[in-house]
Amino acid sequence: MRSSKSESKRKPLSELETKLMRFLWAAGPVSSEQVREGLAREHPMKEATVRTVLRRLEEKGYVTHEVEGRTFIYRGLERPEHVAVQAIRQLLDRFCGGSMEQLLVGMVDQKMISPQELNALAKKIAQRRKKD
Amino acid sequence: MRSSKSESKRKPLSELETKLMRFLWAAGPVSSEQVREGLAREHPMKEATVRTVLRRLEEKGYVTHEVEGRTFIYRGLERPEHVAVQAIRQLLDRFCGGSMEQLLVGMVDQKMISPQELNALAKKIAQRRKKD
DNA sequence: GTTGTACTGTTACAATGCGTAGCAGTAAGT
DNA sequence: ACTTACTGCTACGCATTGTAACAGTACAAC
Repeated sequence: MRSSKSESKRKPLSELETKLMRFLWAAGPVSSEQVREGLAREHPMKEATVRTVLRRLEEKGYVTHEVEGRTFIYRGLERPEHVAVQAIRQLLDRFCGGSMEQLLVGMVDQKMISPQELNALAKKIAQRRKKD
Repeated sequence: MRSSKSESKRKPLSELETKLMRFLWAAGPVSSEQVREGLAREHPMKEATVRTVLRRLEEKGYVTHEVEGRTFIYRGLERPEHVAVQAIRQLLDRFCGGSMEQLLVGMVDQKMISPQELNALAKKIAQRRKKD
């Protein structure tokens, strides 16, 4: 049977949208003006531009906002790792026939991580989870 | 100096392009007509359309072709897992600050894989690699 | 050797996504 | 009432994607 992958169907983040998200995650709830200031060096934008991107991010379901006085305060909805993991799910289906092993082997093959490191991390995580 | 990650900078695969790649990987070297036939149910296309997509894939560096008589025989250049891993590299940088641990923890958190499975796979891979 | 056939090369075009932003409207403070 | 500070709506050029037609060319069959 086919697994229910409805929420993972969300539109992916564009380059710039990703930048904004990273800022939001790092800086916590902020106004659009604060976003603009925060990204000014890396990527100068007009206020209107920032707001457009934030709106699109909200439409895509990555952020939400609360109204504080007259100002919108934006906040990232999900933890960044979760966004990454959702994307990985797709990769897994599309390129590895759903086989996690194949994926991990690929990572090791391409020296993204050494077998030792992987093993150590896996152990650590298993350990950590045990006491939850 | 610019680091030598030229190949990882390659354009990503679109939806349809991914379908073609999967077929190429599964079916091995084939002509464009064979691709069309192979994907006919899933996604009917005119021959010309198939060839356009294949050409674009070749431009992007995902496939190559040899000439057999008058016919182009296309072949996927990389193993699918490698394409997946390249994409993961990006995710890692963009969303996990480059921390593999963060990523793996995320996967476990979202029940993409259980800590036990992860541990077992890691061990298996470490084992297998040892004798290389 | 002329003609049809089977391929490839070139070009196009509509829809969408993305980065960019202006302008209109409205509420709040003075 | 006027100015300010925000938001809501709209737009626009460029690139990508999915779609494909048309033109050219080499081989096959008469």
